Amino acid sequence: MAWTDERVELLKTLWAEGLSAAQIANKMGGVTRNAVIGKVHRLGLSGRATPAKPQRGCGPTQQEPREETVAAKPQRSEIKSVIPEVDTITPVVLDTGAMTTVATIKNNMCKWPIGDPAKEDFHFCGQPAAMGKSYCSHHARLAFQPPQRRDRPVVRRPAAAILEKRRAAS
DNA sequence: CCCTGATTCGC
DNA sequence: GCGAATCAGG
Repeated sequence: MAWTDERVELLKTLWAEGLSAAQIANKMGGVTRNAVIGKVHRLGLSGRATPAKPQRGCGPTQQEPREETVAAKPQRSEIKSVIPEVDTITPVVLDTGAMTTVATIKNNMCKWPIGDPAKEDFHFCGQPAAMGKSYCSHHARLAFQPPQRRDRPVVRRPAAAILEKRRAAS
């Protein structure tokens, strides 16, 4: 499966959301966690909820003096659960203008995340979505596991199977 | 043994 | 660029 623009987008979002590589891989489908990790690294984004990792290969003495950790944390817009849930839109006051932000998005607008959730220009797709739906028809297929291809040939609900058996017995 | 991300390396 | 294999750790 190729890394399309939107898949990369989704990957970045989920990764920023704090999901593990395996979870992302499982959610997206068609890729393994290795693929996700590899892509994450290739994209340059790596490390977030994994602090204090002296990076594998602990040599005898390694303490490079770092002088680049100056002030660099202006604000981090907390965006909770961008992917799931429709209503309960976090009333975050984040105004960037006429964009479809968390503040301006409506219930019937596509909530597919566009851009970096940690940046100011982050917004949503905004295309018309069915009432009660989170995404427009285009992104809906991406949001829901498209290649959820799992062969389940004759898996009937247990209750139904029992009833069927009973009826046959009597 | 389950899991995590990190790195390597053949493709 | 991609990702399986591998590595290093929790």
